[in-house]
Amino acid sequence: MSEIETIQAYYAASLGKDGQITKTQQRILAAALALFAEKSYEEVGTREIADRAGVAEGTLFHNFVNKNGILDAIMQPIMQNILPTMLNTLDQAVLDGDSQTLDAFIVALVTDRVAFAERNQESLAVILSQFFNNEKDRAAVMGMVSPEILAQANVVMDRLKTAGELVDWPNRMILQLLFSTLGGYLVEKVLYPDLNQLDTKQTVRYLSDFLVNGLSPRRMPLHVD
Amino acid sequence: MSEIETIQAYYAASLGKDGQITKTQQRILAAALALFAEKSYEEVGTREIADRAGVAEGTLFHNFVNKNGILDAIMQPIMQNILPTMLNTLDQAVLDGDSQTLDAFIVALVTDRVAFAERNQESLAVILSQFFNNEKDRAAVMGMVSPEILAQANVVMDRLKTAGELVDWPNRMILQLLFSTLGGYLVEKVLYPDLNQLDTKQTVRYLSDFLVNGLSPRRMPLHVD
Amino acid sequence: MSEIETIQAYYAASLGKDGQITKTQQRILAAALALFAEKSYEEVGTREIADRAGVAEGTLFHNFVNKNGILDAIMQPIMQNILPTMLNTLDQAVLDGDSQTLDAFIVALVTDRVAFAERNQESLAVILSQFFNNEKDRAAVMGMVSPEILAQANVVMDRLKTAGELVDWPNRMILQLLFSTLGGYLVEKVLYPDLNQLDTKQTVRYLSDFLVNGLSPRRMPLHVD
Amino acid sequence: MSEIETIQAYYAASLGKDGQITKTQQRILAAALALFAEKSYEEVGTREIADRAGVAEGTLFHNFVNKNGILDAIMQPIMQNILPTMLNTLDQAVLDGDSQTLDAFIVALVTDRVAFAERNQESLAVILSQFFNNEKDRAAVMGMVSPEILAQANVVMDRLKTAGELVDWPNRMILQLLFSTLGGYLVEKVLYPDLNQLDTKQTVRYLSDFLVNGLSPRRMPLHVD
DNA sequence: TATGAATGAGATTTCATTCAT
DNA sequence: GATGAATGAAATCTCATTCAT
Repeated sequence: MSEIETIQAYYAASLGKDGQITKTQQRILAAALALFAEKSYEEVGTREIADRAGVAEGTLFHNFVNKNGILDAIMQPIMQNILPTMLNTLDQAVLDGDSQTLDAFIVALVTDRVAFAERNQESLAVILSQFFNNEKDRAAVMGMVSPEILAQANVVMDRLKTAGELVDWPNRMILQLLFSTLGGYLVEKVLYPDLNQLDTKQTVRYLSDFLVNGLSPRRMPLHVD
Repeated sequence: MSEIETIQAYYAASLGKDGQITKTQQRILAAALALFAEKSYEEVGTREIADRAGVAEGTLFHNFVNKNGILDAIMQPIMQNILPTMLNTLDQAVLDGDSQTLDAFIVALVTDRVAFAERNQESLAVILSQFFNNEKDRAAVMGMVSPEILAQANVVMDRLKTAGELVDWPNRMILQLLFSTLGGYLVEKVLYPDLNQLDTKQTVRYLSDFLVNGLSPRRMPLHVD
Repeated sequence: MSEIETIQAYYAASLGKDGQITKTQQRILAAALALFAEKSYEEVGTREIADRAGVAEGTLFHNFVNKNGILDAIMQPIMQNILPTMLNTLDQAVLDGDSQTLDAFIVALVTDRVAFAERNQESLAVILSQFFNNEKDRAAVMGMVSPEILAQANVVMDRLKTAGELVDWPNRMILQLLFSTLGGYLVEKVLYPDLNQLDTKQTVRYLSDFLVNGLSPRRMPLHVD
Repeated sequence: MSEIETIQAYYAASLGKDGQITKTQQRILAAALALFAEKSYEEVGTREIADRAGVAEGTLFHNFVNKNGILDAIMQPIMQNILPTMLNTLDQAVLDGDSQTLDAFIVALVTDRVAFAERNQESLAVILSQFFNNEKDRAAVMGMVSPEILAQANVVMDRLKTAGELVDWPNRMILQLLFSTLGGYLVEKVLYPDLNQLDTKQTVRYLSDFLVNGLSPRRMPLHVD
């Protein structure tokens, strides 16, 4: 699992010699993740985390610099995965395959991200919550979108446009629509996991279909006055 | 203005004799709104609100039951507007006009909601933040979607489907896609007001076009294996 | 009393409108001073201070930024008095009088500082303790010796040397000896107030006599091999 | 070496079989001494000591009963040396030599103590700091002045007075002036080792000269009204 | 009505010390 | 003997709320 590797890389300082997350750290992170997802970061106390993790309060601070350090340890690995992977997929789909079609690209993207969301519901709930709460975390999330990645994304979109596969709108708008559609799915998944009656395959089909049709070049533009 | 009426209804007890919001209350609400939008409810202290409003801390508690009461006074009016209006629009667009087309409906909806978002950026930022942070506020938002409104929405969508104007997907999925697209716009608008380079008219055009194309009935379905 | 004025000037921010230290602040400072003098800053808890002052713990932080802010409020006024006053005395004694003698100067200086120590035993105990404990407070004390004051002191000493009233040693050494003699008195006074059997007048006489004889120009130098 | 013997006596239990201080103990003491001199006992944590010493935190407690035990191990040897030696010197100077002069006595005393201070700067800084901070350590230091030693000192001073070599003041005052002058030197040496521009020989000369002149019998007393 | 000093429960964090390995 | 993860008591500080003026 790439996420676990990422955590290891990021928190090497506080990990055991062999580069493993310790049992205690796992228990703390698991307890905190569950609580942060249930309530919110601010509403969860360190005492509560320690209790749920079955360790002493001091142990939290032996293993993480801060209460905030625990939050970071939960968010960082996901944040370092979500966007890079997204754009990687995008890259692969277009460069590798013979079929340089919007179809292929979008299906690949949606499939991947939907699977990702399903695997990481709790962490994503925490990240979502922080994203909307805190200018700094928001900046951190946006900071993941490095200029290189953006440039890469632009290249891909420009190619698809040239190939007549993508509607000729500003790239930023296209990205926004892409994110919106995936994000909307994510939000429902994360906040109301129980409501979800459609299976994954079907969901991927709808989202992809919606995006492909929404972003294909137009035969005749809509008129708004 | 429905907002003012709502606040009045909610805080009738503490309003001036003439049933108006007092100057002091206005200053407190304005200060709190600005601060809650900048940071988050939890990160803003009552001291800070009082300072920004230019009143004493105690004055907050003469005018509102609670710190939470201030938040409520900010959220309530918007929450009682946003969804009802949305569905109203939907209703009007379809029932009133001769042109019972997806075009007409979506353009009307998008135009209205985009204008609404532009007028209420700060309040929406607060609501967004609370929505993702606080189970109860989330429930409150979702509670606005009363069964009747949902039923109404379903009627509209079914009609459009029958008229061959709307793709034949589950209504919940269609609603999700609608919300996603509008919500994505909202999020960008609200969190990154400075980034926005497209003017409103153009934005409405793109969003509408995207939705119409994405939700029109298919000639040939996309194949996913 | 110039000390009280100084406190007011320095802590104007946290004082009442009329520039007075409030009753509460007085009680907190008195309690803290007594405790810091008894034990040491580190060994005294905020709970303890609050209890002794008869206020709630939170009240401390309502009136002072910090636990350290309380310490500052105790130390600063003394620190802003002790050295300036010392050198002022020195200045007046030499410049004003006709008798520009070492006698006059030293008697004035010793008299003044001994009286000062007697009035401010507790505060001086706290400052002494901090001076030896903490690089920063030490720097703060030394920071009081502004270049101008030092220059002034040098002028005075040079004049006395020229007048054949002062031994021709490096000024720094002379200052050190002056401080040592006064400081030694201070330490005994502050740490063992009960031991003191000599009255103030007598003490001034001994210290002055010792200094005058020790710092008068030599007839025949001592030989050390 | 009397210091090592003292540590051995005090920590006999935790010493190696051969009664020697172990390498580990040396490293811990060295690290702690440096840190206590830099900051203060209270401000230095056991973690910090362990880090600087290059051992585990637990190791501290295998070698010393306490954090306080480390401090004791640093202070005890000096404390058992400083006063006894001082008074020993005093004794020798007067009893042994033919020249029972104040000169001889003071030069011997100053020379010895200045050399001592130069050798033990760091430890003395720690002791100074503790002396002013901690009632118990202060008592311990003063406890070193046993009645016998005091009696001995009084004998010496009385002899010098009888010989017309020492001013006829109360012995306690004379002792205080002696301590002040040496202490003032010590403080400067210990707190501002870098400021010191005079060499040791010169310093001894000044201090001795100052003391001899200050404490010689007067021809005509100073008049203070 | 408005004030702002006072409150005290509760939050996070530190740190000397223990103990299983 | 050495380790270092775990401990938990205690310390400092925050903050919504109350209440006398």
